[in-house]
Amino acid sequence: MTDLAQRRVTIPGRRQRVTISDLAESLGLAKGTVSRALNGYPDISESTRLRVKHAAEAMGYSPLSHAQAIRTGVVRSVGLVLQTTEHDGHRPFLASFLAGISEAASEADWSLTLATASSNEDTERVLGRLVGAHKADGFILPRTYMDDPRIDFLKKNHVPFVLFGRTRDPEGCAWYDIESEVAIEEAVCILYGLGHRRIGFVPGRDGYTFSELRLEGYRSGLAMCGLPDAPELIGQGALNPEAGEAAARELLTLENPPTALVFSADRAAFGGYTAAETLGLKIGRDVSVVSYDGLLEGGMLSPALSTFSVDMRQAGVRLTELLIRRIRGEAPEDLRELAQARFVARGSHGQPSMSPAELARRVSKELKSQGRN
Amino acid sequence: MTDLAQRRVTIPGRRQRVTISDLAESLGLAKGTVSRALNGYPDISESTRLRVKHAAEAMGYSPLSHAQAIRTGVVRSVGLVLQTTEHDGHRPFLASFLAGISEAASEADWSLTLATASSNEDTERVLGRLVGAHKADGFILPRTYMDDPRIDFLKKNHVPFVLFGRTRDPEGCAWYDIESEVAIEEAVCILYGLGHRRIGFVPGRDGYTFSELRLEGYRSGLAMCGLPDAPELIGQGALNPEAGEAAARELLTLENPPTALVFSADRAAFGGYTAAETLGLKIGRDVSVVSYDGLLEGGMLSPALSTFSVDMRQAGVRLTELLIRRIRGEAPEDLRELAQARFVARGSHGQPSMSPAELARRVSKELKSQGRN
DNA sequence: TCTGTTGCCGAAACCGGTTTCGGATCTTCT
DNA sequence: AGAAGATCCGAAACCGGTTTCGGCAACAGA
Repeated sequence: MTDLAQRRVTIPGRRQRVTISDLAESLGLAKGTVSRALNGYPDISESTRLRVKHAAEAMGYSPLSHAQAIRTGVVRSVGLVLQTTEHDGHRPFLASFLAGISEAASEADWSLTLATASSNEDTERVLGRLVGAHKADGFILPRTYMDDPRIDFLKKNHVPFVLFGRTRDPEGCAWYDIESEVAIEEAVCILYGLGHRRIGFVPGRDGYTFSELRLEGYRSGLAMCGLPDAPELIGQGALNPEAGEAAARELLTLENPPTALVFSADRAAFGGYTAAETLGLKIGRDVSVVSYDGLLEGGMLSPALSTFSVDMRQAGVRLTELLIRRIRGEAPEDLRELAQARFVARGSHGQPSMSPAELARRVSKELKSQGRN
Repeated sequence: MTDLAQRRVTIPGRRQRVTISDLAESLGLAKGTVSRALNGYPDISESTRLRVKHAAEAMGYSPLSHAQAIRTGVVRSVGLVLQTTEHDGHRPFLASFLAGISEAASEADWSLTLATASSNEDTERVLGRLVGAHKADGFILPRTYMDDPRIDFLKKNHVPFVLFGRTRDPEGCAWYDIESEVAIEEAVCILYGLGHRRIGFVPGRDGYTFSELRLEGYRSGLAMCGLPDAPELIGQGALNPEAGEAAARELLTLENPPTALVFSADRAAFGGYTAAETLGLKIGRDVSVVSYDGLLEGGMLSPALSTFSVDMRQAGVRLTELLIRRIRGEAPEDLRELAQARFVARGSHGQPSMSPAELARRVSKELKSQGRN
């Protein structure tokens, strides 16, 4: 007995489910005929089609999707592998994302097969398992990298997929993405419009496509406003509060510090609040902050975080629709869609209350007084 | 052509997947023999079993789970229907819950089929759809009610399930639950130990089993400490910040107000912070707060919320293990498990700084001064 | 009237597995 | 040596659907 033997399960109540043969028999038709009637084949007369349809409803018949799948090769399920590591920012809006996917899937009478993984390697393993057993007909790939091994794997195995994000080589890829670079650009312009002239930026983590795009957005924002490109104003990558705090502190203790900070991610911005506090600065007054993600928790901070909000439910819906179309054979080039984030102005940004020089003096005084204690 | 016709999908690349027949042919065996070898039947010699196993690995064979399901009746998938309504508190720890389920499912080579619904009625509809197409072999039912229609439905259809929670009639039910009533009881005792003598309680919403249990926990906590049962100290049910604020405000503006509040849910406690602020009270000093859920966001508040933390990953793992055993035929009575929440002492509770009478004076003075403005 | 079409359905193969049944070999015992 | 078991595997049925193929009947056209 190998371990496989133990995997087998006994059939429980074996309750009597209405099969297509039952239905056919009670109608006096061949089961093939019933199948074609239910699936809308043109060689079935309208009258029998209706007769079958009504009988099916009356008898409560619904086909087993896996029985259909054995012949059609389609299990009517979209796959999603989530990475649940700490620095993973999509946890907060996970519920609405899943709701969007599930909603769109239900609409087409599909379902969602979900799995989680703890690392990039694990993700590939899990993906391999799901593909191997054909648990899903295609996959939504969240948080894509510029060079993404998942894409290579799925391409090689001819498994349909759609990216939530973009990637370096668009060949064969369908996607839906939020143009966060546009949002970051807008953030810079908003701050410029309020009078800020030194605007710092805390990027995301290397590798993620969105990180590079947001950095581009920052640069193009500066260019649009006629501000010089000052490399020292670009902090270290951060996607969580700890890293965000470190990055913000580094920027705010520069000799010529920024009076406003733009964060790539809300969770990093949360750390920015801590950094400001420890430097004796009040966000929204002494230093402006604009961020990206639109997390609800940002509203609980004081002042509430100004941020670009993303409609994750809608993202889930669109991704699912695109994926199903992709599975049905449409070309990936025709399945690409971009959307915009929406600015939620709350209390963390405003006009600069001091010049960079004054800010620097404030900070160094505060640091000195802390040093004495 | 009915709408059903459009649902059919074309088979794409039709890539050549290794079937059990391929494997059998290349081994010179009958496919039935190969199947029995892989599934550990005792009538296969050890030598052929190994030969088959190695060949399967070499050729990269993995059975289609839906092809197996057609004969065995088991699709190797656990089902979960989440309700994503606003007042739904489990959104924040959803990721770890799902990770737990997925992890335990993978361990047994099962997968997770997830769906969402927007209301109780919708939940039943979605559940019906999944059961109808046999998308899962059994279900995890989160957030159970004392009288839960989902339970009736699944029982009637002989579909295995396991509760995350408890219910009025335990007949035929397997479950895993956190004894939150014990936690609430402990919360009362902790506050009593610090010197509080009037301790208010904000329950959850009617219907949920956990709400009633936590209320019981509150009462038994009072009894254990020898405190009288004062009905006016029990606020209105609240599971979100808005309702929590209203409930807390009502309690704190009593003639003889509590100096400490116990909340059934963190999200309600968040509203308690707002209520305290608007009444000019500082949580942790003027009024103590202890809550339940262990949300990470509570740590971002100032002072950080003292709360009972629940290991949702572990809950997911145990629920899945219990469900799979249930599906394999074990009796529900043998599949019941309770666990405890863990107290996370942070900054929102402490010794009372004033008597209820002084507190009442403070509050009424604050209200008057607000009235004048 | 005879021949094509066309419309409609039955019969059977098929999908990729699992499970039952029976039979051939190989031991073991008398 | 012959009979009785035990061991191991092949053949075929089966699960619940889908799809192909062919034939019958009705109808149209010549």
